[in-house]
Amino acid sequence: MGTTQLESVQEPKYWHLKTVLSEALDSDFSVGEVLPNERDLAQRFGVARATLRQALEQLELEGRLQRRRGVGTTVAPPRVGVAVATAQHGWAGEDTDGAWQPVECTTATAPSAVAAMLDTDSGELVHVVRRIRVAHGQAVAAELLYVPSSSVPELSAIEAPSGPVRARRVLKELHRLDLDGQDRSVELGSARADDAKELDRLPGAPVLVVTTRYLAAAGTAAVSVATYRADTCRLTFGDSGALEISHDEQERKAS
Amino acid sequence: MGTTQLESVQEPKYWHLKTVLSEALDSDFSVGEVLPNERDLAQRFGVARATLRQALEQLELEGRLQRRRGVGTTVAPPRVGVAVATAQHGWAGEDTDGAWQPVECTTATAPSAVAAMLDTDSGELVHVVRRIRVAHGQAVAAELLYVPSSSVPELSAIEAPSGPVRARRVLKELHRLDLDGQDRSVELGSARADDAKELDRLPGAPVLVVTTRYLAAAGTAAVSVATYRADTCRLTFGDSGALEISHDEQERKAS
DNA sequence: GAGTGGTCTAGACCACACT
DNA sequence: GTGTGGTCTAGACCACTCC
Repeated sequence: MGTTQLESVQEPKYWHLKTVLSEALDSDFSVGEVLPNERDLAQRFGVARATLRQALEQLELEGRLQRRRGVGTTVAPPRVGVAVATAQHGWAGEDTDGAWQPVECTTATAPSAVAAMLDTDSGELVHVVRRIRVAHGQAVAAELLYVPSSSVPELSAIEAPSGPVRARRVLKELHRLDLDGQDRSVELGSARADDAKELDRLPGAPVLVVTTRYLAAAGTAAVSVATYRADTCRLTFGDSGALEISHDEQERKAS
Repeated sequence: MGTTQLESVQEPKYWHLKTVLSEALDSDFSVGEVLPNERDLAQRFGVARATLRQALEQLELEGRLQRRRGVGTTVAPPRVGVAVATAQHGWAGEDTDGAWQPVECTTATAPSAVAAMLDTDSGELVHVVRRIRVAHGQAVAAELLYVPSSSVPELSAIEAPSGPVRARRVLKELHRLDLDGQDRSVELGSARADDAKELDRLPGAPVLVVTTRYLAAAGTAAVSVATYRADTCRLTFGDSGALEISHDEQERKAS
């Protein structure tokens, strides 16, 4: 005993726990409410804390819970729908709700994967603009925008030395370009230390990595790698408004 | 000793391990190669197996590794870029690489979140088409397509009884509609038991949930909820071809 | 300092895929 | 049967937040 599977079918304990907790969240808790701490919950359900944590991790991944070290576990609000621009240029500013805020601008070599998408030699220096996207008073995304010098010829190399001012300068120059379109991809990743800090998460937190290639007549004008908080964000693409789904659709019994 | 943090800075062991393993993967391993088992690896690095597993989980999440119970851990190939249709109707068939394969079709009530997007009353019966998307000989996505009867008036209620034949029939009817556009959203989720089975993953595996609302003159013609394997897929949107990024861009030293 | 979540250990057994 | 990854336990200490 002890580790024996009590359930009739062989369903992992943490999975069953997750289901029970999920239903409890729907019925007995409201957004922002604080849950009992992990040690109490584990004891209450008769499982080890590690097992309880496995269930909580899943629920956090699905955007149902929010956990903060030293504070506690709270019921998360429905995911924020953030529009990923399709037709508009990304840097025109003033998105419907969440706007991009330039943070800084440095000059560095692009990662090899980015250099491959730009038509630059790897090792070539490019402008790197750091931007943060804020929605509902919370940082939802951190971006690195790689701009080869050839895309912003008007910009003298030694101007404002690496700050928000210079970032805005680069964006302004970029805004002048005619764009032919954008290639975009979305994949799952884990937050690097720097991104995690900006997003108020721990390193390794799950993020949605949106890679955008801005195409101009001359070729690839710029490449953006934006990491969105996967726990709180729902990325929306679309011809019209936003979607209305709140979180994962209800469990559906196997047919 | 024992649990003491040996590293100069306080960086979690599993995080450091992940970095080390990641570099080893780049230099000493090739795609498809089998890693030593977890017990060996843990001992080799002088950590508990649970800690080693935390690092492996991260790498799997990032699409670097593939783990299969009873088999072992192998080096994963670069993520597959799967195009999420933008302009075309999704059900016309024959996507560039991965095509949708109808599996079955039942009649059921849509989940409340889906019913809200359709203009149906919750509780109303709709056609539910199950499709699987295959790319490179591997199932990459499982979809449930919800079609209200009003969108396919020509279809008699009691026709082919719930099978691929009926699924194709519904899609064919659907194909006749003029679409005004699509709303689409992407978010992180965990695989339900049924989806996990189709995708050859364990329940709870991370998936990218793509929710699409197909808009017709009359309103919402159909809603699709597709779950893509987050470990192996990179969703691409775009006016032109696919992106070239292989996996997470290299670590960037804090500036 | 007290309380929280985050990390880590050293075991054990289970489910599954091979042979 | 043997070996793999998956689950689970019962502890411990650490890092952080708040009082």
